[in-house]
Amino acid sequence: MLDKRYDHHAVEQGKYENWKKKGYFASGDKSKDPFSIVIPPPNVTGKLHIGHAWDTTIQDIIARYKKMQGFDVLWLPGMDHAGIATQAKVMEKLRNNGVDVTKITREEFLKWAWSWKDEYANTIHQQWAQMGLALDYNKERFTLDEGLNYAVRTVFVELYNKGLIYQGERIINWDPVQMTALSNVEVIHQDDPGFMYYFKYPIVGTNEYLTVATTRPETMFGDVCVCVNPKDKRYTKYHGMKVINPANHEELPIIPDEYVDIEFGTGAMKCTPAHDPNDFVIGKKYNLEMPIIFNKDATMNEKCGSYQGMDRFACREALLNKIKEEGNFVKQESIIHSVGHSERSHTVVEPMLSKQWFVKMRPLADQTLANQKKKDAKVSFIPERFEKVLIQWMENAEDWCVSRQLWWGHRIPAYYNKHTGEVKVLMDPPEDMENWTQESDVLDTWFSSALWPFSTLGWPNKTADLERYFPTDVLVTGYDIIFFWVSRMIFQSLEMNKVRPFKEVVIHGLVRDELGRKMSKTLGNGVDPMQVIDQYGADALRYFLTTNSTPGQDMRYIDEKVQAASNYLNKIWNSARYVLSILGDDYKEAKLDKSNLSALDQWIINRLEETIKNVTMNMDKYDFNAASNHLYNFVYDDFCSQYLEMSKVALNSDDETKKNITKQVLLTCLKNVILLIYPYTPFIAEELYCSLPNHLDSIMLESYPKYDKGLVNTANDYQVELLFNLIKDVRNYKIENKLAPNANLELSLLLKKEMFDDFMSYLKRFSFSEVKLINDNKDAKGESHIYNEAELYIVNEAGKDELLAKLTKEAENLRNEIKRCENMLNNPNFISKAPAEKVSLEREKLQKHRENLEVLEKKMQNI
RNA sequence: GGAUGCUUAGCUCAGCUGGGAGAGCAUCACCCUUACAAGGUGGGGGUCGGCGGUUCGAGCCCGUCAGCAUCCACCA
Repeated sequence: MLDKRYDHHAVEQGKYENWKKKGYFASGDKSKDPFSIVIPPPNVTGKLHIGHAWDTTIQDIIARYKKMQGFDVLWLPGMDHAGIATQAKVMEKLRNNGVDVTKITREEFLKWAWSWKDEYANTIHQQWAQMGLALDYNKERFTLDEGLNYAVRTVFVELYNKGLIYQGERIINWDPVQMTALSNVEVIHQDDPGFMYYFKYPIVGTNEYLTVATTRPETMFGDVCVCVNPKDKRYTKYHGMKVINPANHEELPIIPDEYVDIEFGTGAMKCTPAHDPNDFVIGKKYNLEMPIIFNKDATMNEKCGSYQGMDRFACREALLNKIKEEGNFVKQESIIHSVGHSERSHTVVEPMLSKQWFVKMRPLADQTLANQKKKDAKVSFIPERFEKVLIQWMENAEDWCVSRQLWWGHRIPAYYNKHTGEVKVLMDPPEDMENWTQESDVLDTWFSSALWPFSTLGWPNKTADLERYFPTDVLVTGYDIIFFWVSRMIFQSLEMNKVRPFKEVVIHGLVRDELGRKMSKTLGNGVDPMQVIDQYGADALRYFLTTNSTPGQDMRYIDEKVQAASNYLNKIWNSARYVLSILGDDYKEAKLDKSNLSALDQWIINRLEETIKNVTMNMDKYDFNAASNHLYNFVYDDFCSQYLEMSKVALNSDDETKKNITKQVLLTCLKNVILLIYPYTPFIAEELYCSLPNHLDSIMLESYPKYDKGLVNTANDYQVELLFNLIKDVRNYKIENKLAPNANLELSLLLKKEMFDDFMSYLKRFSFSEVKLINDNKDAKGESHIYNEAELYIVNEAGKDELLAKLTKEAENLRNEIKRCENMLNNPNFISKAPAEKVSLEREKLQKHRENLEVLEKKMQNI
């Protein structure tokens, strides 16, 4: 016997371990069609957050659903080494432990990093278990494991040999805290307050000067010229002359170039080729020097004279004062401008000329764009609109800086000859390694993540898994990661495998806090999924996460909604408790025979089948909100509120056959509800399932319900619906008249059509009243309720006036309805243009309304 | 500057190829009715952001304006 209140702690206890132990999560049944998903590998930097919970629950629902539909499901787990993020965390931990991190070697660091990884992988495993994720741990991978390293080297070498990877000196984004290069997508542009400074650049040999503006005065040490637009008449006379850089008093040529916007600022632009991407272009064009003026930590270097060693921002202040002293300061304006920050360290990123490794994007992006035009080969986005994000990015993709000055990552397989400086890119170190040194940089984490859908399956070896499960079927991830990951997986797979990495991408949004703010560490408004699980259960959390938003839309975490989910599960729990108590211990399940069903039984079966159809349809569209809503409505309205209550009449009768059929129907409904809710809430579903008669070892071995048209017959549904309406109106009457719910009333009923056998007994039971059947409404007393198939009269203790008022109101309503119908039907356009069925539907309505009004009016006259 | 999403009940959100607006929470009334009081039965509450258009008919399609949010690109 189940407990009265569903206890999620008890229910969730031990089930995951059991599933895992029995091997239910394992893939590999060759008799079935394969279906594969790779998990977006979480970073081993910390605990999983609520966004992970959302993302993985969606995948788990898909995996469990497909498994039940008879697929051999591979859901491949794994984690990401998360280069910069992890290295930062490990370094921080080392510093906190008093280790001098400037003294440790690469090897020592890596030892620490691996033990960090082990610790956090363990935490993540526990969290996955708490969430109930049906992951195939036999196939688990890590982005830094040996096999993946082999895949990474293979790709790097191949792209290099194809000319799609090159080493070059270009402006990159430099993170002076992590002391590494970053790719464009790792830079977050924020609107920050700042100043635009205007300085005099005195013109050599004159008393005149150019006014030049900058937001970063410290970069003036890297100025190599001042540019003006050749068409700018103000400055034509200065072409070919020189100015004095007020920072270091060096002479700079004035160079006319079209790039300069005459309208912007003063029309004179300082040019710092090593520290600005646009200036770099100009520097190349005119073959200018490109002095770098920062050290790796963004302190000023030896090119900055007395400012050497000073922090960039301190230098800015000091230099400003100096220039002011010297009289070359013009003014400063407060501005809000976009400043690049490192995604990880949040420090201001410095554009800097640097020798790095790049992936040449144009050919790869074009290939992707071309592939998206092929209907059967493209990656389909769900919702579709997110494809635009990919397309737009691919159209504008710039070369991808993939080298990172870190230790934690895949080391770039490039070797430099100690003597000649020759560069070789190789799968394995050269045989005469003593003459070579390996590139010390590692690859961007996303380089290895980009290979995840196939590297995890053994690529580049032609493994059985690769053969069977690749391309994968669906990828589930947030829209915030389309550039970082989705796009790169697509172009890498197209380049290396000539096929898409996955057929579909299901995109979801972000979980926000109750106020709609993004969750962040600084705000401290994050929600720990494990805490929610402890309070409400994993099932409630899972249900909440996957049923409260439209695909692709953000959602807010709202505690009450998790509670509501838990209440829903309790509802199902109690309906199961009831059904099981009815069935008794020795119940033998029998097959449902449509010909035996009462009108009521048939009605709920109709509703059930309809529900199965709708749920399945929406599950297939990955619209879990819509799918769950259909089930929810069935559970609450049809099953619990109606059928389950009604079943009590049949079960109290002496008719054993009738009782047995009712039991069968109850069990059928309950079992299907459990099976349909199962992908969302596997724990409670398993618990309830295992309490059913004739259950298998686990719900994980069951099949998903299939819509069976043969079970449907709606011919008599109107009878059941009439019954519900009658009961509802009687209840309503009692409430309006301040009567107790079980008050006994005098009811007279006139039936215009035949009703099913027990119709009257149901009506009596649920109206708690005697019901007199009448053949004629002539002598009927009391308040009337007119239906298409019946008339109900309730004797009213209230005065005639009140009754009359009520009836008048009712008649008024009917007249309005009639008017509405008439208006439509009198509209020749409606008659001629609307579909015929709509027209006849309106005609029928009108007819019925008129009849009902007639009855009502007669009734009013009689009062 | 470009792009996308959102605007529907007090709050948070659904709403299918256009055919009489729904849920949860909140609120009000009545009820511990033998599955469930974290419940039940009923009720109240919406000119679907504004304006215009298409249509017999618009929350839904088109145009336009406004507000909010996000992404991309950016000017020294």
